[in-house]
Amino acid sequence: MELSERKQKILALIVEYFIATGEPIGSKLISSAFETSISSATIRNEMAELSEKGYLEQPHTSAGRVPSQKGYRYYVDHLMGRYEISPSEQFRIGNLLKNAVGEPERVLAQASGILAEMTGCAALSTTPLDSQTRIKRVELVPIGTRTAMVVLLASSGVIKSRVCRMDSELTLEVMELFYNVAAAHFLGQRASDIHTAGVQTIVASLGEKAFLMTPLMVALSELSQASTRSEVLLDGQSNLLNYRELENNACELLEFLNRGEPLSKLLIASRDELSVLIGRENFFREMENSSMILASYRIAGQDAGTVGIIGPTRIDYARLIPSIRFISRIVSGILSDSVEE
Amino acid sequence: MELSERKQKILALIVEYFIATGEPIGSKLISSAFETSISSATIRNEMAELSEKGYLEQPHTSAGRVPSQKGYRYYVDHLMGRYEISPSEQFRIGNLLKNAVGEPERVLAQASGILAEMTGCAALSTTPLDSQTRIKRVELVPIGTRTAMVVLLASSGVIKSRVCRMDSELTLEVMELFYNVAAAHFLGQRASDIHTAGVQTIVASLGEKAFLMTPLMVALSELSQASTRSEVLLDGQSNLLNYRELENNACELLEFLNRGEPLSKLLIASRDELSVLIGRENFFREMENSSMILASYRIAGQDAGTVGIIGPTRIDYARLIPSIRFISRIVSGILSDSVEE
DNA sequence: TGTTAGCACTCTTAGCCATCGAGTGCTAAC
DNA sequence: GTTAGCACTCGATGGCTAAGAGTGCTAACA
Repeated sequence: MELSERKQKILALIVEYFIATGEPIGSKLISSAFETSISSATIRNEMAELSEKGYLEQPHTSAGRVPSQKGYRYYVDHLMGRYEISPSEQFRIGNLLKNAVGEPERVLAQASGILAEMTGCAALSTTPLDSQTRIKRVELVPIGTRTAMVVLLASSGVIKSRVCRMDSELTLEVMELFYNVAAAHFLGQRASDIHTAGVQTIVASLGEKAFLMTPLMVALSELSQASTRSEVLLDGQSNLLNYRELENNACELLEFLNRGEPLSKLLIASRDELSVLIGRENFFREMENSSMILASYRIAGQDAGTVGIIGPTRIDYARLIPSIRFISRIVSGILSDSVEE
Repeated sequence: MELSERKQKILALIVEYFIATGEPIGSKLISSAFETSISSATIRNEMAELSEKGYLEQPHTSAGRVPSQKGYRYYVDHLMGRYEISPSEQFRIGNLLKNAVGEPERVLAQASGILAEMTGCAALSTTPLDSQTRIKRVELVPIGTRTAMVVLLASSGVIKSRVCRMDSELTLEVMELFYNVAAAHFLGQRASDIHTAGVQTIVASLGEKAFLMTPLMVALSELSQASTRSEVLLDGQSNLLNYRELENNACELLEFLNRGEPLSKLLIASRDELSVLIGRENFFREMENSSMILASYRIAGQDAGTVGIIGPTRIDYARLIPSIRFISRIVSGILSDSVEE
C-alpha cells in the first residue's frame, strides 16, 4: 500500500492542519501550503485518490477532507515528525515527579496529574503488576485494642494496607500467631495463588485459635488478591469535555473510564513499549471516537504497567508521544529505584 | 411573607411537576391537577402574583412558569412532603456500608458510591475533621532495608500512612530513636500545632543523629498536617452530564468539583445537621445552577464531616433528603464504633 | 502523461418569512 | 372572588432563497 511522496505530503498536511483547526481541509489550503506551487486542481486529483484508498473522508460532498482512522494510522506510522521536549520542561517534570516519593501509587497518581495538565487530555496510569507477583512482606500494626492494620508488600513494590477490626483483643499472642501463619502460608507465595478457599483451610487448621485469626486472615487474603489486580488511576477526565467532537458521547466515555475494569483489561492487552490506539482500534464502542497513547513503564527491567492519555482521535500525536515516552522513562526510574533493595 | 393556602398548593404543584418533567408548567396543567375544579384563569391570576413575589419565573412570555430559587427555597422550607426510604432499601444500604469495614476513608468512599448510584447525582463526603484533632498513635513499619512506612492515627479516627525512603539503614536503633522522638514531640499533640519549622527544630536538637531522622520526621509532619485537612471524596461526577440544564457549564462545574479545595471550604462553612443549598446559595459562581443536599455525620456525638450530593437545582428534594439523612446516620454509627475504643 | 483552468454541481449555513401552538394578561360578566 | 373569552407574545417549525465553500469533471496544455 505505497503512497507517492506527494500523496504522503498531502496526507501529512491534511492531518496536521486538521489536528490544529478541527475543520475539514480543502484543496486550496493545501495547494497554498506547498512551497513549489501546485494548483488546487492537482491537489484535488490526489485527494480524490487518497479518499478512494481510504485515507481521507468527506463529512459531505461540499466540505473539505478529514483524515480517516486509516489516515491517522498511516500518519503515525510513517509521516509524523519527531519532536523532543525542551530540557527546561524535562527538568520541571522530573522535579515534580521526584517529589512524589513514597508508594508507587503516589508516584503514578502524580504522573497522571502531570500528564493531564501537560496534554489537556485525560491521563491514566496503571499500578504495577506482573503475573509473577509474590508476597514479599507482611506486617501487623496495632491501631487500637481491637483494631489493627494489616500491611502487605508485594514484589512489584505495591503496598496495600487495610484496617481490620477484630472480635478479640490484639494481644502479643495474637500478633505472634499472625506472623507465624503469615510466614508459613503467605510469604514468598505468588499473590495469584492465594484463594479465599485456601485461606479458610488455613484458618480452620488453627483449631480453637481460628476465631482469633479470622478477620486478619480475611483482610490478608483480600490484600493479596488486591495486589494482583491492576488499578487504573485516572486524572483530568473533565479535560475531555473541552473537545467538541467528543461532546455527544462524553458522558458515555467518562462512565466507561470510571467503570475501570474494561479499561484495565484493554490496557493490559495492549502493553507495548509504546502504543497508539486510534478510534475503533480501542476495541470498545465507547472509545470509538477517542485515541489513546500508551507507554509501558518498567520496574527493574520488567514491563510493569502503563502510563498514557486519552483524547479525541484528533490529537497532536507528534508532540504528545514524546511527552508520554518521557514520563514513562522517569516513572520507570523512580519505581525501579524504590524496589531495588 | 405569607402565602395563601391555595398559592402554596399551586407553588408546590409547579415545583413538583417541574422537577418531574423539566418543562415549564402552564396554568392549564395545574388547574387540571386540582381535585376541586378551578379554572385556568384563576390559576393564572395566582401564578401572576407568585411571579410578582419572586417565587416563579418565566423563561419567556409565552412559556409556562418555572420555580425560581426563592420558589425552591419556600418549597423545601414549608411545602415539601416527607418521604421515608423503604425498609428493604434501608436494609440493602446498611449491608453495603457495613461491608466497607476499615479506614474511615473506605467507609466514606463507599457511602459516596452508594449515594451516587441511588440518587443519580454526584455524591461527596468529607473525611473526619475537627479542630481539636490530636495525634493518637504513631507507628513505623519496616518495608525494606532503607524503606519504612510511617503510620499516623489521629483522634478523629483518620489513619494516614506514607512510605518513606531513608538515607541510612533502618536499624533497631533508628526505630527506637523514632519512637522516642514521636512520643516526646508528637503523641497527644494537636495535629494543627505541628509545623514544619517546629519539626526542623526537633530534628536539629538530635545533634549528630539528626540525619537519621530527617526523612522520617518530614513524613511524620506531612502526615500530621494531612490529618488536619478535610479531603473531599467525590463519586458519580459523570452523572451530572445527564442533566440538560447543566450541559452548558458541566465542564466548569466538574473542574470546580475536582479542584477540591474551594469545595472543601464551602462544605466546612455549611456544616449543619442537614442543609440544602440552592443555586446561588452555594456561593461559588460555578455552582449557581446546582443544588447541594448535605448532612453532617457525627463521630462519638461530635460533628465530624459531611456526606451529600450535588445535582441541578431541579432535583427531587423531597425524596433525596431522607436518603442522605439515612446514609449520614449509618455512617455516623459505623465511624463512631470504630473510634470507640 | 501529468498538470491546470474553468465550470457546473452539491451541500451546508444563514437569514427570512409565514404559520402554528402554547400560554399569558386583561377585560367584562357572573 | 371566579370565570369565559379574546387578543397578544414569543418560541419552534418548515419552506424558501442566496451565499459560499469545495468538489468532480472536462478539455486544453506542456
